[in-house]
Amino acid sequence: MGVREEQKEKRREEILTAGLNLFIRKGYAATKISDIAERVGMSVGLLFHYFESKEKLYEALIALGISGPMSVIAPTDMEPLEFFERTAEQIFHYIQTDPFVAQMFVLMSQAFYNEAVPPSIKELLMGFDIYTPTTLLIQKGQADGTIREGDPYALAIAYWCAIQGIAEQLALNPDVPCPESDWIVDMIRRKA
Amino acid sequence: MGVREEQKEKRREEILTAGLNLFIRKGYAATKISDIAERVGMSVGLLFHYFESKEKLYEALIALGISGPMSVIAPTDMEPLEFFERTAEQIFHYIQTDPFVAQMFVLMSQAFYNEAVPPSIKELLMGFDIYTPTTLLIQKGQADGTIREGDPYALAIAYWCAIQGIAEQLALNPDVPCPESDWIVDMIRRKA
DNA sequence: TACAATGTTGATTATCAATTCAATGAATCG
DNA sequence: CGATTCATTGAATTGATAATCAACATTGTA
Repeated sequence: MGVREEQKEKRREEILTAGLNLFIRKGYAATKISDIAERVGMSVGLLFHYFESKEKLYEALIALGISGPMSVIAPTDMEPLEFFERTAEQIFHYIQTDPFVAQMFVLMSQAFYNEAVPPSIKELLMGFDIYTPTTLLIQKGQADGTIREGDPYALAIAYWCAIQGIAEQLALNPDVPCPESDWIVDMIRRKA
Repeated sequence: MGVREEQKEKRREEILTAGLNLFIRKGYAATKISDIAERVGMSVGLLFHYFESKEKLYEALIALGISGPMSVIAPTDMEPLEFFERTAEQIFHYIQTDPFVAQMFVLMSQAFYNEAVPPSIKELLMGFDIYTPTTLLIQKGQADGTIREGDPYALAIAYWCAIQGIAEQLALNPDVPCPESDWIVDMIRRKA
């Protein structure tokens, strides 16, 4: 790969990083292409040389998120409670380690819930249902006595929403202390 | 109060309700005045007869939020753990009972964290620091043995972010089941 | 009833931001 | 060294939307 292609790739990444950061702080609609261009230090025209539209740039980020950070959520054959412990731990670890990943989490959940993101992005996110598999896992955990009683779906909501809320807070305020993943798990763990 | 003033007040409330609903789904920037007008069933021009600008409309909502729903958060002279139990319970109760209040919670936290909201709104929200008083309360609870060990600030983050994440989920999806407030408190409660 | 005040509309304007484009400069390749 | 291709810019275009406004309708009142 020549110097030129390297440069191009680097530039693309700079745009993505700047875009991610601005999108999560201001939202898709309020983020101006000129904001991103300025942050990267390039002209607006040039940015369109790298991404054909604001929407495509956003799409590229979401695609990155789907293939990368979100894949930690894939349920395995672990014991139910262990899955929740591991997942929370892993997510919190990433969030503290890698600001890009932290921000990516926020972007994904914003994109998921915000009705203003373009339909093409909604499509990408289709089939990103973490609740169905997790609810099943919770039921299993209740059966084997490791997870507390209660509506399994509601327990899943509590778990994921807590993680999401914390991820958002930390991504936007990197200087606040990170809660421990155990605390989260204690919401759903059966007491001895 | 004449029929006319009543009507006017009612109309104002309709606008506020529609605006709140759209703002939390799409964000401030992506919500068009024409969306709100259409939802209420009035012309755009008329909406400007009731609120002089989009920003003022948003301001009115935030002001409502500050004086109303958010006041449940005011710390009292309760025992620390009891405060957290009561508050979570109360918030969850409101969220399930009154969709307007639920949505208001979401609006407030969105406004708080989103950099795209106008500065005039940021000012309104200044001094809305729930973390400092809560962190103090947590320390007190740790001293009297009712709250678990760990960084008090991080515990406060966990508590509030979990509540905020859940509130957001429920406001946007009124049909999902509501977690129990006790589960949240279990994050910070000292185990027996 | 007729006047005054307020409600209501649709068209109009002004602004702002995404996108396009023609022109310029720099790197690469034969 | 040319010549070709890619990087880069700033200005022009276009589309969208907040806000204004003049005209018309309705209500309340003397």
